[in-house]
Amino acid sequence: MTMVTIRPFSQALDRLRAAGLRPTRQRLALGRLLFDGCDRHITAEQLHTLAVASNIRVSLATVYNTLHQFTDAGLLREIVVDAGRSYFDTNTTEHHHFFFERTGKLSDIPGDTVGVTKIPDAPDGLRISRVEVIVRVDG
Amino acid sequence: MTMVTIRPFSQALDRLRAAGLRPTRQRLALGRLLFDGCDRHITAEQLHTLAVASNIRVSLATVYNTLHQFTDAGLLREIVVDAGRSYFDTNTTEHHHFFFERTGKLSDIPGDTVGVTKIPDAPDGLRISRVEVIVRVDG
DNA sequence: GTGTTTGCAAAGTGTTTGCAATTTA
DNA sequence: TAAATTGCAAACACTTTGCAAACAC
Repeated sequence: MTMVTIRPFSQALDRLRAAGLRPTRQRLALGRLLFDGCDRHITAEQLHTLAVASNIRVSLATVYNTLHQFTDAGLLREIVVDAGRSYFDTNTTEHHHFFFERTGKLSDIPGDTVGVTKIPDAPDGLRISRVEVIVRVDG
Repeated sequence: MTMVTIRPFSQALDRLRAAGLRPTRQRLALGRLLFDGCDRHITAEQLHTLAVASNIRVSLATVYNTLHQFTDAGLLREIVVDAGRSYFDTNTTEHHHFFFERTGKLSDIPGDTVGVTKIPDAPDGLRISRVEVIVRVDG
């Protein structure tokens, strides 16, 4: 199976409109960096650095705010693999991750490569919001 | 299957000796709190609070240091489920976790309840150090 | 005694927040 | 123009570190 992500809106502007977020200069620019078609795993600091390197004037605080707004809008998924550092994934479809402890990098494992069997019921009346599999790799 | 953990040393003192850690007052006291037979998932702050409540004089810095020394010695396992907070698990056998987002609590999923199939090979010459499954539960 | 461990306080890291200035619709 | 957004700097939460005093062997 090839990795084809259904991407109804190809442009950052349309994605922002669909999410009900005002297309400000900063959001558009960050959106163009993030939603260029590649699957990205990026931290706030990394995105800020990338933005500055791309001549986008944006503050780190705005990068944090924007990442969370995008996450709340379903455009990104937040991944926790490292205490004290949040990664944001542009691939919001169900899939799991390799985490390379040496380099601190994440990579997607295609959705059909890892299977989880016998997931237990959530206790009480609670609901399972997500099952995450992290395959930790080190040198 | 009942949960029986093989526990060759029942006392904190023996565990410290086996790990090559000097049995100082603080390590012994924290070890007694941690290795009482229950499977615990605890943060540094929580353990410090518990220690103080148990009339154990110990600083937060020492709790952090001790948790890491215990982890390095294989007496504990560190679990990352929450950006900016580390949990330590007294159950070092292979198993996975429920994470209750509402309360911030972790609980073990017995080892044979979750099965991961089709784990991909580690890229290059790298080695898989651990496969973690986190079942996130929310209200 | 000698090397290890501890506690404190300071520093560090990643993230969030308050608020005035700016921008968007 | 009214409401939303931004940038800055300060505040935050958690964790680590430097070093003198205390401790274990």
